[in-house]
Amino acid sequence: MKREKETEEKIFDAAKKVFQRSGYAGARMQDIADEADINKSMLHYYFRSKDKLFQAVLQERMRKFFPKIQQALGSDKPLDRKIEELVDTYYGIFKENPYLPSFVILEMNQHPARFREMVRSNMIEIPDRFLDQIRNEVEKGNIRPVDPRDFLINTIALCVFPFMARPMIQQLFGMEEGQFLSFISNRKEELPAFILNTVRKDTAS
Amino acid sequence: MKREKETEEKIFDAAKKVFQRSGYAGARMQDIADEADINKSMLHYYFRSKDKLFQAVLQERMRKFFPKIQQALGSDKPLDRKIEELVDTYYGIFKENPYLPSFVILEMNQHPARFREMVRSNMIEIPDRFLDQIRNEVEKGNIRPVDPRDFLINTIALCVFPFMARPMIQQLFGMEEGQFLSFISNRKEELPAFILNTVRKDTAS
DNA sequence: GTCTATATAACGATAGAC
DNA sequence: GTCTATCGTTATATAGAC
Repeated sequence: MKREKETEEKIFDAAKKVFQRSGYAGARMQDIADEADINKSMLHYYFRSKDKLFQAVLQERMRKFFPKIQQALGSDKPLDRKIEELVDTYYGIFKENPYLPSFVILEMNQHPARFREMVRSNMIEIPDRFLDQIRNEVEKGNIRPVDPRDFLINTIALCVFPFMARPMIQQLFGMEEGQFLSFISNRKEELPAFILNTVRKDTAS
Repeated sequence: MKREKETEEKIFDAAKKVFQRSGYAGARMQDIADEADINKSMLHYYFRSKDKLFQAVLQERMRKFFPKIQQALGSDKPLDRKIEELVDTYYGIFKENPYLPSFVILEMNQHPARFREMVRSNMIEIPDRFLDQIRNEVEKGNIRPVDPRDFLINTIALCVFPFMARPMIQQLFGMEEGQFLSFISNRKEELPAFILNTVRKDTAS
C-alpha cells in the first residue's frame, strides 16, 4: 500500500522539524504528532520510542549533510575555488535548514558520547586530500605556516556562526527577518575572501 | 544569619552548573538539588519556580560576561591591540566556563523572545566607538572596505566557535581532553592574526 | 494501521510538621 | 529554614477495540 510509507514519512518529517527547533529534551511527542497531523500513538507504532525516533532523525541529518561537506573538501579543485564551493554548499544547506547549526551544537554538547559514536559509525572524517592540500600550500609558500586544523576551523566558524547566533545578531543590529537575510546574502560574497585571508601570507617579508 | 546566604548561594551555583550543561528543558530540579546537596523543596523556597531560577541564572551570566566584552570593544586602544585584548577576554571567560557558548546559543534559539528582551533590558549593545573605529580604519585605507558588522561577527566566530564545537573537533581530530586544551592554547596565539587578516588590505592594488 | 482510553512514571510545586 | 509527604500535571508509552 501507499498509505503506509506516507504516514511514516509524515511523522519523520515532523520529527525533523520539531527536534531541530526544540532539541531532544524540549521536544514533545504530542508536538510532533500535531505537526504531522497524525495520532500520537502512531509515533510509537512506527518508531517505538522517542529516543529511537530521535536517533533516526539525527542519523538522517548527518548522512544528508556531512557527505556534501566532505565532497567539497575532498575535491581536486584549487584552494580558492574549493573555498568558494564550500561556502556555496554551506549556504545552500542553511538556507533551507536554518535551525540545523544550533541543533547540531546542542545535541553535540548535550550527549557528546552518543554524538561521537554517530560520527564514528558513519565514518565521518576530514578528507586527507584537504589536509594535504593545506600543507602543500604552506610548503609552496602560498599561504603562511598554519595548522590545517586551524584553517578548517576558521572556515567552518566563519560560515556557520552567523546562522547560530542569528537572534543575537538581529537584536544587536536591529534587523528584521528580511534584513537579516539580505545581510547574510551580502556576507556570502565577502566570505571566501575572509576565509582565505586568515592564512594569507605576510607581504612585508 | 550566615546560613541563609550560604544555602541560596549553593543552590544558585548548582543551578548555573546544571542549566549551562543541560539547558532549560533538559535540566531537572532534582539534579540541581543533588548538585547543591540540598533538599529539593529549598529550591522553591528561595526561587519559587524553575522558570524564576533560570531567569536569575541567565541574567547573572549575561551581566557577568557581556560587560567584559563591551569594555574590550569600547576601549580606546588601536585595533590590533584591541583584538588581542578581546581574544584574551574570551579565552579567560571560556577557560572557566566551557559550557557558556553552547548554553547561550541554545537558549538564544530556543526562546528568542525571552533572550532578546533580556539583551534589551540589560542594555547590551555594541559600543559605537568600536563601529566607528572600523569605519575609520577603512577610510584611512588601513583595512579593506568592510561592513563593521561583518568584522565583528568574524571576530566573535573565530574566538567562540572552537569552544562550541569541541566534541566534534575532538572526535574528528582524535583529541583527548588535554590535547584539545593544548590545541586551543596554541590557537590562541594565532587568533589575532587570523582575525585581523580577514580584513587586511590587498597588496596587489 | 488507526483510534480511544489508560497505564506508568517523572517532574514541578505545595502543605504542613518541626 | 529545613524536612517529609504528597498533590496535580504532564509526558512517554501501551492495551485493546475497530
